Amino acid sequence: MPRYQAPRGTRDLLPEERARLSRLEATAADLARRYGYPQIDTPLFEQTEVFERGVGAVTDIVEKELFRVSGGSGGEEERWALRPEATAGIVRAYIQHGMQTLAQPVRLSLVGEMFRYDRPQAGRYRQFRQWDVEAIGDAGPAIDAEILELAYRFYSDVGVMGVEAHLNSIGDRACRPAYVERLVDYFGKRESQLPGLERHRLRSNPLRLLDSKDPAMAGLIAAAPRITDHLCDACREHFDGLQAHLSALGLTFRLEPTLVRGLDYYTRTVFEFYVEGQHGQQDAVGSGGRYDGLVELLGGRPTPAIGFALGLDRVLLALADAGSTSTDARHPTAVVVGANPSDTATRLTVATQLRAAGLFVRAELASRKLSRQLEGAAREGSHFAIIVGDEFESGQVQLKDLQAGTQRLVNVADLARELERAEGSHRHGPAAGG
RNA sequence: GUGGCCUUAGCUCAACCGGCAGAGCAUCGGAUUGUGGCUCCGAAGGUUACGGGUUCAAGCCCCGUAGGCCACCCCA
Repeated sequence: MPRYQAPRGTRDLLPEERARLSRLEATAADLARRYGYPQIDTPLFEQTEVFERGVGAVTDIVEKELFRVSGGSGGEEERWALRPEATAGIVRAYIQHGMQTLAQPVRLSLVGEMFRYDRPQAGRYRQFRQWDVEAIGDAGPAIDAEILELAYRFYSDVGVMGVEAHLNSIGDRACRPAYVERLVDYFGKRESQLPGLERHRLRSNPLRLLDSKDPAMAGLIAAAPRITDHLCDACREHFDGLQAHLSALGLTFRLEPTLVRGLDYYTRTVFEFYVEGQHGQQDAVGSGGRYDGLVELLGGRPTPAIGFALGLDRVLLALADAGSTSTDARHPTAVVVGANPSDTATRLTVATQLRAAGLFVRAELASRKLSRQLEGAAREGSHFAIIVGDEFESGQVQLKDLQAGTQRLVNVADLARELERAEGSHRHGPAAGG
């Protein structure tokens, strides 16, 4: 067993999986461009306070999942923390760079690593990757719909099947406190029926009682007062408007009155995307919501905003589960092999020239006999083999078509052009196996 | 952070009741001179995750640690 291995909760992305991730990132980048959400990057770590205030000090993410880092040799301990999510950092950047002076809303996106120190499981890592999209400075429900539609579009474009949005409104400062009071009153009167953990929640975070998975809670939750029955007029209007927009877009969603989020900053719109059929695995592949109070909380002017984060590692899992094992195996156009096993210099020289011409060419650098070199070239799916032999002295090589089994003498000076032509016609021909 | 299951070659897995640690695939080499994916032959690859304990004897039984997975917590 290896003495060193990747730290718990982290993993190496080997070429095949890295390629699958790159496809997701390319889709995200393309959508970000077409929807007008240019990409930005923020640091992987921030002052701890940014997350404590931004995400919420009493949330699980901050209380027990924050990766705290100390700089230098002592001192300044735990002043910073690795980002557990992207929104707080983006909002910090929005404020720091005076983006409130730009045309509102400011649309931004970010692809990158997030860190949470929790117990790993399939689809749950301590270092994971998210695509995050934010629209800061627009209060209307239309932008909520745009954001949701963008997320849906991503799942659809990359080929995740069976994604469903769970949607709710959790009110705002005007109506939520009164609702929470009502909820505490309801569960308080039935405290004797609550399991121990839930009894504790009644005091620490009563909203969370609603999404308890304890079977003993099901009946109580079903009969509990619903936030959507107690929204203020403004929140009601916003929520109705959002649903109208979604319907106009032809998007389906499931109203989930018990959906609350684990982050403090959400107001009004909250949603989570679930993919069906992730047996036992983490089936939440994305989530988001409106955070109208966050900019102000981090020191900016009162600014409405909404965004979502989408778990790329989980999308990868969902795609693997769906059986879409389209490996992105890339085969070289040609492999340069040699009749003289020890003459690696000539093979490397020929390959270098072809690469300079833009071709994907591998040189066989092992000093083994020609038949082994050809075997390797054929097995990795190369279209051509270029055989360097005695003819090289007169400026020629054998160009062997490994699929057709034919070969002919070609001047080295013409090689690049010949390969380009063949590759072009090959590309337009029947798809290569792989 | 709580509870449970698991860990044998690079990968997938064998190994009877505690009795010499194996196979397939992959890798490398060979099968008469410069021609390929197949076939045949061979080699290499192991402190049985790590550290203790019980025993004449431990991959197998016991304890601890690490890692993976599952269910919670919570979420991406």
